[in-house]
Amino acid sequence: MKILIVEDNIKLAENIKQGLMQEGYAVDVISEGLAAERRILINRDEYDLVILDRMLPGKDGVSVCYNWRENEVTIPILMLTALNTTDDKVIGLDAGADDYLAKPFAFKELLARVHALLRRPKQSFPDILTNGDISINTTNRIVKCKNKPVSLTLKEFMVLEYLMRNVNKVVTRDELYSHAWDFADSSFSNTVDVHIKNLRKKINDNAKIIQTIRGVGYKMGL
Amino acid sequence: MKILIVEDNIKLAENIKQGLMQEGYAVDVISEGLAAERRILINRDEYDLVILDRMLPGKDGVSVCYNWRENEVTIPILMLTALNTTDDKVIGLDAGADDYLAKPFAFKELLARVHALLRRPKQSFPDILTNGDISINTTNRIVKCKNKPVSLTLKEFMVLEYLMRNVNKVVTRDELYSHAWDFADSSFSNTVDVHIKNLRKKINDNAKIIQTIRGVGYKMGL
DNA sequence: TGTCTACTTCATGAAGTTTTCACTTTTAAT
DNA sequence: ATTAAAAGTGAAAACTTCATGAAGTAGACA
Repeated sequence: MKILIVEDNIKLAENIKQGLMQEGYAVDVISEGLAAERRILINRDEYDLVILDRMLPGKDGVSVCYNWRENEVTIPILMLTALNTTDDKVIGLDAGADDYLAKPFAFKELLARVHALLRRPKQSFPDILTNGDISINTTNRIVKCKNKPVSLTLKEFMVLEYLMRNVNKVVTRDELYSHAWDFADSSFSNTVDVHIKNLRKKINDNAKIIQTIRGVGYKMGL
Repeated sequence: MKILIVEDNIKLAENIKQGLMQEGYAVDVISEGLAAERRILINRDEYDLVILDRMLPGKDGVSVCYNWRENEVTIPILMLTALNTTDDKVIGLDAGADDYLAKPFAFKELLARVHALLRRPKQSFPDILTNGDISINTTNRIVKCKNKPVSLTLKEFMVLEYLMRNVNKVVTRDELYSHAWDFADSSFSNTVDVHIKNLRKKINDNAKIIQTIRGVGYKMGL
């Protein structure tokens, strides 16, 4: 397990590095935002985790993080910051960080969070799911079809999202139903069918990206 | 996306539920630890995320969480608590929670963390069974024969799947019937035979990969 | 209060699937 | 070789499933 620390406070960086090395991790430190950005973009598989300070000379942590995620870098990111307001945390997490830790922190807590992040399956979901002509942003719920925005209702979005998270997998009506609706019983209702119909219309599904698997359910795929 | 809130403070639970529902999530609330534990163990795929209070009547959140992880429940867990000491967070994360949020918190932050956790991929194990020239993918239901896709109906697929899961084992008609048909009685019907016939035709079974075991049933094998 | 929107239900027809049935062929035992 | 039981076949009939338009309902919001 190899961890990259991006932190301009050299003393802090060294402390963290020492602690993590004692735990058996390999650790590199980079103190400059742009340099870190480039390093990860060039060599995407070198590190298993990035600990990223929010305040950095040159390019700040949030932009760096955002840029990585834009470029489909999926390495787990733990963001560090001196700021501890809620808005601030939200900005960090929305930029694509997987976790957030406010300074000052106990090393023990950093370690617990590092463990938790490394325990996750690699590759966090990109915020933006794409399939064929269609892309959906699960954060701001913008759906585009051939780069044109399409406005979907809530249920339509949920149905589409579930399909897109299960591309090429056949998904049953019950599955769709139980994921998008509350404690309920889908039997004797064709509401999923109706939403599928409306979805197909809204996304102009001539290419049949949403396929019907007769007797089973639906499948999304090229 | 469906979320389970396990929280005994009904008012708080309802508030969170409302907020999350406005964001388009389907939300259920359970206020008792043991009940939640059972629900998830019984139905592992229903929810995409659990928001778990640490303090619960009956069985506390940490034990519940620990027990789920012991039983290979992989759903992302966001733990809530009134305690905000570092040790406390560590206990939560080490019990297998993926994230930790101290009360009181801003809804916005909860939401950001929920987004971050849901961005993680589900592990799906594509299940491909192969025998001779034939392979079936039970995830996307694609069947190939000599690498050419073959389209099967529901019953045909279920019969073939059962045979392929029991390669080289003799399978009775009754077994096939009860696997592919609900509550039914196979006697006096040759519908299994007919499906076998159609299957053989569709997969071009010159090599006799589906053998008839006279007086008993069928067997699949090279 | 009415109006709007999202969602659900219902009725329908068309397309597809499954079952049945009468018949033929194969098999194994005598 | 004969025979009876078992298995295979093709086609028609019975049944399911799905897409769809339209009507109905519920809740938000002014």
